[in-house]
Amino acid sequence: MERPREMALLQPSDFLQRERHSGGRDDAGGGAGDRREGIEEVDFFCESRRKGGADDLSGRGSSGSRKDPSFSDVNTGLHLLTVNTGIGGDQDKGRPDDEKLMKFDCCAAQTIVFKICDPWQLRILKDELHRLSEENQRLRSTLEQLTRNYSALQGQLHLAMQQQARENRPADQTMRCAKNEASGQLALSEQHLVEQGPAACAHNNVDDDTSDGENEPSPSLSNSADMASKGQRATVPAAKRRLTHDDESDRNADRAAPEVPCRKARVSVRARSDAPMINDGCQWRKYGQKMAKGNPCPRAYYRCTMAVGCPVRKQVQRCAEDKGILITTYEGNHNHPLPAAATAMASTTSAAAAMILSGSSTSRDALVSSGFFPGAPYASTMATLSASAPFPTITLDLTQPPNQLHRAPVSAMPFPLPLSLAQKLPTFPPAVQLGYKQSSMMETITAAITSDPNFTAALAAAVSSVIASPRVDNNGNGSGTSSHPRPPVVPESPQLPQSCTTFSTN
DNA sequence: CGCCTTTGACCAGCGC
DNA sequence: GCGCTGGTCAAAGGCG
Repeated sequence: MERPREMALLQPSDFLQRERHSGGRDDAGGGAGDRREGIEEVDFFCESRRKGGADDLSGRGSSGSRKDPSFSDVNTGLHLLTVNTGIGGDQDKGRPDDEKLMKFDCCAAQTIVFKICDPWQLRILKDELHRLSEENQRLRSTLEQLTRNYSALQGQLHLAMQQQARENRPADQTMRCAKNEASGQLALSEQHLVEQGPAACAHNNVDDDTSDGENEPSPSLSNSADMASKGQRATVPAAKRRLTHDDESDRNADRAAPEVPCRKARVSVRARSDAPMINDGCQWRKYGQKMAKGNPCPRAYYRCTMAVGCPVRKQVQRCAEDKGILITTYEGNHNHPLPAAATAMASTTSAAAAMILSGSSTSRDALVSSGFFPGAPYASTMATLSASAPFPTITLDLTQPPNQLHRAPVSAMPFPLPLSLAQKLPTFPPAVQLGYKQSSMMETITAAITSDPNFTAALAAAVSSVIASPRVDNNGNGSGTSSHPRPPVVPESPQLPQSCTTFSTN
C-alpha cells in the first residue's frame, strides 16, 4: 500500500521539516520562537517558490518547476483539501493581500497555516475550503451517527450473546473443550477477556458458572446442541489427534492457543482477485493443497505464522463457476496482536462469526443480510449464513458492488486517508455530493474497484482503523502509519470471538 | 542455511 | 466394512 508515504505527506511536521530543509523562510509566524504549539506554517509562495508559478496551487505540473526536490511530492491541490476540516480566516487580518495565511485544522491538536501570496488564488481557495469545510461538517455528523449506531449495535449484540449463552447452555457438557484447561490458559483467557471484543466477553462471562473452572466455550458461540452433531464432532477429535501427533513445541504452542480444539464457525470471503492469495495483513504458511470435489481448482491450506502456535488457518480456493473469484475461508482465533490491516479484516469477520455463533439454530440457514453487518466495517454486499456445512459458515460476498450506503465518506474521516484511496473514493451520500463531477467520480471509483484488487482491503483498513482500532496518536504513529511490508502490530487490536479471524480481498 | 512450497501419504469422519 | 472426502503431516526440493 502507498498509505505510509501518503500519510507522511499529510503530517504537518513533515511540511515544516521539508520547508526548513529547503531553506524556506520561517518568518510567516514570527519564527519558531513564537509559533504556537501545533501550528505549522508552510509558505508555498515565498520567493524561492514563486518561480513555480501560481499553477502550483492546483497541483498541476508543479513538480517540474520546483527547484527543491524535497518538495516535489507536495501537492497543494486536492490532497490538502481532502484532509482538512476547517478554514481559519482570522489570522490573516491585517496582513497584506499578497501574504494571506490559510489555516487548516487537520486534527484537534495540529494546524497547518499556508501563506498565500496570490489574492486571486487565495479567494478561490477560500471559497473552495469554505465549501469543503461545510461538507466536512456534514460528513463528520454522518460518521458520528454511524459510529453511534455501530456502538449501539455492538452493545446489543453483546447483550444478546450473553443472554443466549445462558439460555442455550446445554445440559450435556460433553461439548466442552476439555483440553483447554492447561494452567497457562487461564491467564490467556483473562488476557482475551481484556483484549477481545464483546463477543469474547460473552464467551468468558458464561464460563463463570462452570463448576470446574474449565475454559469451556460459550454454548452460544458453539451454536448449542446442533453443533455437537456436526462440526464439533469433526473438530474436537481432530484437535485431539493433533495434540497426540505434535511434538513438544507444538504442544506448548497449542497450550498457548486454546482456541484450537474449539474451532466452530468459519468465515468465508468471496472476492474477485487474480492473485493466488489475497493480502489480509497476516503472514501465512502453506501447509497443504488438495483437490476438492466439484472444483477443478485445488484448495490450498494456510496457517498463520505471525505468532508461534497461532491456531488460525485459512483455505484458499477459486470459485468453480467463476475462476476470477477467490474464496478464502478463515477458521480459528489469533493468539497474538494483529496488524492494522488484519485488525480491520478481523473486525468484519469477528462480527460475522459472532453473529453466526450467537444466532439461533433455526435461523442460521437464512439469508440474514444484504448490505450491512453491524460492527463490520467491511460491510459486505451479501452475507449468508449456513449451518448445512460441517461447520457453520458465514459467507461474505465482496464480488458485488459495495453498498453505497455503507461506504464511509472520505472527507469525514478523522484520519488522513491514503491519498490513492481518497482519490479513488469520491462517492458520497447524495446529500453531500456538492460540487463534484459525479459522472467522472463514479467512473473513477468504478475503475478503482474493478482494477485495484486492494481497494476494498485498503478502504476497510482505513475505515476500521477508526472504528475498530485505537486511534493514531498525534504524531501519526499507530496503525495508520505502518510501513510495508509488515504493518505494525496493534497491541490493543481486538481479539476475535470464537472462530473468527481475518478476511481478505487482495 | 533457513524458510517456504510442493506433494504424496496418512488419518478420521461420513455415507452407503 | 469399504470407499470417498476433507484435513493435516512431513519429507523433499526450490529459492534467496
